[in-house]
Amino acid sequence: MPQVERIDDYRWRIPRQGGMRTEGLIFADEQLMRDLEGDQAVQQVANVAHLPGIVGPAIAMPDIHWGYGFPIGGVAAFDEAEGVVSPGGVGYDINCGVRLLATPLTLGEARPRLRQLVDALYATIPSGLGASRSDVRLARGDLDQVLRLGARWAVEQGYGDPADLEAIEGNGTLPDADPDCVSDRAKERGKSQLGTVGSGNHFVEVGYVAERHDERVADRLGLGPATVTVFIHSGSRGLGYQVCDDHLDLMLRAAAKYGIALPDKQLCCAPLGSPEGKRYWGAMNAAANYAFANRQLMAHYARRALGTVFGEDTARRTRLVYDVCHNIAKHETHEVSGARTRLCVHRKGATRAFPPGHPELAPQFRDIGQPVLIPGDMGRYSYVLVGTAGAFTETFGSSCHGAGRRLSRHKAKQLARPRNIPMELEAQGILIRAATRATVDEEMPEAYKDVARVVDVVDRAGIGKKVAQLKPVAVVKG
DNA sequence: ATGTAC
Repeated sequence: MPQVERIDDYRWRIPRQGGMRTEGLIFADEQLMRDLEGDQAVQQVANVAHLPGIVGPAIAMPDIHWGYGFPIGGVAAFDEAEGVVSPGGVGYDINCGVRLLATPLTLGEARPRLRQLVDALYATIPSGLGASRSDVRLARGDLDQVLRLGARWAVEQGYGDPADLEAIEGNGTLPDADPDCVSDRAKERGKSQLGTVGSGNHFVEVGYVAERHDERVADRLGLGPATVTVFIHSGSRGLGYQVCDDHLDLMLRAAAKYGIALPDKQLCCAPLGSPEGKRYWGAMNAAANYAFANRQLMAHYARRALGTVFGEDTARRTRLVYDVCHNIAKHETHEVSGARTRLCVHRKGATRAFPPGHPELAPQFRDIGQPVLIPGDMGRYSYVLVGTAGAFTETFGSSCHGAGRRLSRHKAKQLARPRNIPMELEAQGILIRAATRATVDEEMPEAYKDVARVVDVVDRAGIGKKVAQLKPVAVVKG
């Protein structure tokens, strides 16, 4: 366990020690930090600081927890000439992310038909592990187009509104995608899973605006008082998993080949300019586009379900608020020691949080900043924030991504076994539909930290600004 | 997260 020093109420430093090339910076309040004592995740932050070409500190958000190599809730930026790209710094679920829809309904209007809505969502959107096949039949060559075009492919096929694209990080298409870098096996796994939720912490959730912290920005985002929302959390499914797995071995060999010392083999990586690094880059972006298309299809299905229950007008007036990646690496321009510098920013369990005025934001977000979507657990609440200048200067334009686990899946299942979690949720006014009991038990609200505390750290440290709190009323889990 | 090991 490395040494940790308190900087202020919300910041902690891991000073350079051993082979660290830079220091670590953890955002947390005293209680969150206490919970981290003895946690492997703190060591993982220090490990990331060993990698060549790292610029600024190895950063951890208040929802940090143990992950493959890099911690989940981590941000690491690398110099384009000297730095590396690492699959462990992106995560197995490439472009895991969330998207939020705002319906024209208020909770009062939706309440009488919520049971119908959750049943319609469960019937319309395939969920669960493996066999969850979608009804999208990809013709020969279509998958490559999905990998190249992402959400734009889906919109061109009639899934959703062209206006949706402006409300997606990077407009839903990452340009460096190269389908030729994606293995046949990954493509095979991806063919039948487009438009499916998946399992674990992935979900489709109906909620409502319970609190508005910034009314002006909430209004601009279509989040009026009691507005009913649909929150979608999913990623690149088996395809992204396979892309990550395919490259771990290659990266381990590349690290040896280029003389990169690894404090942990799971940090395996390759120089950004190397053939190995470029190959992963093309594949990672392709998988990210698959995830964008996946969420675009699910949003289409969610609108279809809303249409079935509340009428076509409701479906048509349901707008995409925003869609963010929280497992991705990107080339971005940041200011380093007063100079504009191109960096490769890895965000693993961290959300981009660009400030007002950033040129990459679509016009409708220029003056308010980028929406930052933070799901909590299925029993309490989630948050919408916007990016800030503070995030841009201090965390390479990044914020947290969720509540963060406090119980292992195994521990949560043990705790849930004698109880009936769906019934407990229903008693709180939250309907749940899930493929298996195991998933619900693992995902019980107590398995997560209080996301309000996580978001408060982000807000008070100035690396994000609270806009609205959403409370769940119906959840579909895998 | 993940056809929880080809």
